[in-house]
Amino acid sequence: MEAAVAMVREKGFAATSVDDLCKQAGVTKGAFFHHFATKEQLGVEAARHWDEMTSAFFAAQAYRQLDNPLERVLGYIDFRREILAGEVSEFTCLVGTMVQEAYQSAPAIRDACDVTISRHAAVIEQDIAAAIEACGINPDGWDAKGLALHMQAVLQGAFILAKAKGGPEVAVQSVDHLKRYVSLLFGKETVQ
Amino acid sequence: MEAAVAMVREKGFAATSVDDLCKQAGVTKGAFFHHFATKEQLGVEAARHWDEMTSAFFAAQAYRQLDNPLERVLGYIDFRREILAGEVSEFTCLVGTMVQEAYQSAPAIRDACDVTISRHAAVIEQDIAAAIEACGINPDGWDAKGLALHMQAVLQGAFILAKAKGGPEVAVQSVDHLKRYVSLLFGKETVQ
DNA sequence: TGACACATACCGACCGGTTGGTATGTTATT
DNA sequence: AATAACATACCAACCGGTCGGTATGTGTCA
Repeated sequence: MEAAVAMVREKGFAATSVDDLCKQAGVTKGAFFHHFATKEQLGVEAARHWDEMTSAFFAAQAYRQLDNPLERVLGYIDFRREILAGEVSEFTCLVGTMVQEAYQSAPAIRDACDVTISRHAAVIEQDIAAAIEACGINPDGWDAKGLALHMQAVLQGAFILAKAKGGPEVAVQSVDHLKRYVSLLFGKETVQ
Repeated sequence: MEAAVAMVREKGFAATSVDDLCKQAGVTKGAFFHHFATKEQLGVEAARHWDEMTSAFFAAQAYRQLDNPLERVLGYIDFRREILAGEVSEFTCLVGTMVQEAYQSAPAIRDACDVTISRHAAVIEQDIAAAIEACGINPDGWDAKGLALHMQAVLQGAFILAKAKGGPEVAVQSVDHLKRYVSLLFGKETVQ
């Protein structure tokens, strides 16, 4: 499972062969097809594994303990900015990569990726909704769910630009813009 | 070339086989390898072709004729929102799709995708820079180039979410957020 | 004008290797 | 003994890429 996540993040789903994957994971092909009916099934379960991994990862971070919901939202953005470091394949998103290739040819994978993204966004949506209430603002033309998904869009897009430019710098810049936007929405004057 | 663009947007680069591509384009494999040294070379030239196509496409739009630079920027966002319709593979970006798969395994393709994105962003950067001057604002912690790239990130990310959710609605929402952000940056109170 | 040399465009059979997947074991656990 | 967990060997289809050959110019010189 971990080998699958690593290889797909590096080369994409189609370019990840079952043979290579087995070699990387130190198992045989027989063992692979004992646990996964098809390669597509692996993709589905990799997305689910990624969901569990990342859910636990983000839930364990310090910003989640903040009392102020807006600070949890901004803390999330800060944290996502912090982890934009090292090799591109180490900070980019598995499901964002997979869904690009599989959205039409493998509906099961697409669904699994959608679930992963939506579940992740739902956590932030809760904080945004609480922040809207706590700050007493009146969203005009947007809501908590839409903003949470927009935040995911910015991150996914930042990953693509980071891949195109070969480093995290451009992604960091984009996440800064995202933080500035959310701060403006909630009426905070100073951003940095 | 057009067949390549269509197939890669639908299935991704790795899943697009030379045989299928030739069948779709109505040419023989011999003809293909007469014009392209390798499949990777096709990817590079597809990115260049996409660059030329989209450059001409956006340059020909009405919003480009507006005198006010800020209105050109917002007009660009409006237009990008307008074209988010129909099948997902019809409004998503070729180079955003390709670079996800090729950024590590095919540096030549990555470079070509980077050039395409950067050239596209550079046009908007000009308008943003002019808008900063015209509006007399003083950017704090950001500049025209970074904002232009951020706008591309939002669009690319919106495409990923559209792929995950199987339709343009979520992308439209994200582009709305982008317009709201740019409007806020330039001190416009009313967004819609 | 016609013969020759050469270049470009193209064809499709073919190649070695790889692909996802299967069939048939063998071993460990309950 | 039964079942799950693996391993090994193998398959047909497909992969990117090559190859010898052909058709169609195009420029050159007697």
